[in-house]
Amino acid sequence: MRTSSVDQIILEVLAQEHAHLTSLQIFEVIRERLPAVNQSTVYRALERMAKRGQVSVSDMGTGSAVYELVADGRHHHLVCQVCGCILTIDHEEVGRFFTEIEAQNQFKIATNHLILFGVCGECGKNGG
Amino acid sequence: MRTSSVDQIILEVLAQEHAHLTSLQIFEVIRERLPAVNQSTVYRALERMAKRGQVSVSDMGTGSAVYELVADGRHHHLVCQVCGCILTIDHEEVGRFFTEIEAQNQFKIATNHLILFGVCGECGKNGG
DNA sequence: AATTATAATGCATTTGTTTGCAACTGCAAT
DNA sequence: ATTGCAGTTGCAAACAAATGCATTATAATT
Ligand SMILES: [Zn+2]
Ligand SMILES: [Zn+2]
Ligand SMILES: [Zn+2]
Ligand SMILES: [Zn+2]
Repeated sequence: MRTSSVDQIILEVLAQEHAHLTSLQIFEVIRERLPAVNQSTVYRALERMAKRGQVSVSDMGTGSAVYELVADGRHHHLVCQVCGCILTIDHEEVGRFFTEIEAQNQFKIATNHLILFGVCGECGKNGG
Repeated sequence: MRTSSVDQIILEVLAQEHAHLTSLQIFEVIRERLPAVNQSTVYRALERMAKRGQVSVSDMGTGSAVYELVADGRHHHLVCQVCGCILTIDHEEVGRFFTEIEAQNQFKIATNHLILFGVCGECGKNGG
């Protein structure tokens, strides 16, 4: 497999930042090392890496997709549509559900960073 | 609550077509009855209706979001990233998982049309 | 080393979606 | 009827993301 310098830098950035980063945020960091790099190159690199399962791509309701390294440990999130807070749930219970669905449908799930929207406990108390 | 003519037509269209429709497809149908309607009006109407829980909005990997009436019965999908086929799973088993997650996290899930990506049985056999 | 094949990139363009703002509409209180 | 208010709309512009095409870089083959 051919190694792209952009891919390599993205992996380093994501490994270092350890957060949900937008394509633009990643682009800005890469530019420091490769000033001539184009934004669509970053989009395409991220797309490649998502297809390989190296990074997750998710819409967390912020207007632009966020990317995160998968290697560190599979996890998922609950996003409150009222206050925007983000709860993290580990893969264990989700994995049981996925396995059940996979068995019942002869289907191998690739989704590696599930986002469920709703209302958190705090907001549920206040807003009814 | 104030009634918008566009909202009403969208409900009728979705109830009749009974499918995953893009904003553009909905727009084209509405134009037959309201020729001067603007596309952003349709986007805003769909956004309103999604917030009310009347319709679901989902990225099914086709390049544009698809909308569907929720009223008819809550369901979810598995989308094959190889052949594009769509399996439907009813809410029962998903609901059990949601309830578990809700209890463990004091969180009320609003997601009403879950999309899980992966590889279907047929493609799994062929492509390894 | 030279050749070929394949994958990655830059640039410009296009597509899909959201937003700011001013104008308009429907409803309720006066 | 008049006024006031909140929700809705059109329009243009901003924004996020994807794509077509020509060029360049890399790896494999000769
Ligand atoms: Zn995460
Ligand atoms: Zn909240
Ligand atoms: Zn559906
Ligand atoms: Zn398939």
